[in-house]
Amino acid sequence: MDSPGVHQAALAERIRAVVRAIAPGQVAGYGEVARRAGLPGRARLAARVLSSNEDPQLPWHRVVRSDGRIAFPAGSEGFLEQGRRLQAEGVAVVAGRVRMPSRTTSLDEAIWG
DNA sequence: CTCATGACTAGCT
DNA sequence: TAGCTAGCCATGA
Repeated sequence: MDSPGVHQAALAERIRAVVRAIAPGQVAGYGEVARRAGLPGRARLAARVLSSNEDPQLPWHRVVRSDGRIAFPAGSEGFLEQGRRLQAEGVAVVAGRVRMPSRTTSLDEAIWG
C-alpha cells in the first residue's frame, strides 16, 4: 500500500488516525506518530498535519517532540493550551516538558525504583 | 526553477 | 546541560 502514488491527503488521514489512537493521559512524539502511520522519518509531515488540522476532536495536544518538550515556543498561546490540556488528563507537565514513556527521571529511580 | 520556513531529529562539540 | 550542524520534506513566495 505504500506505493509511490499515494497522495499527501491520504498520508494526513493516516497521521490523524494515529493521533486519534493515542490514549488519554498518554503522549507520543512526532516521529513516533509518523512511524506508526507507516511514514518513518516524516516527523515534520506529522507536525505539518497538526498545524493545518481543523478537526476539534483531534487530540493534537498528545503529540510532543522526541525529548518530551512541547513544540510550540514557550509562553505562546499554543504552548499554554497544550500544557493545560495535558495536565487536565493527568499528564505531568513541568517547564513545558512531559515525561516520556521510556525515560527515567534518574539513575537511582531506574535501578532502585 | 530556487529560496526560505517550520508544532522535527539525531549527532557532535 | 546547552548550542550548533546537517538531514529531512511539504509549502508558499
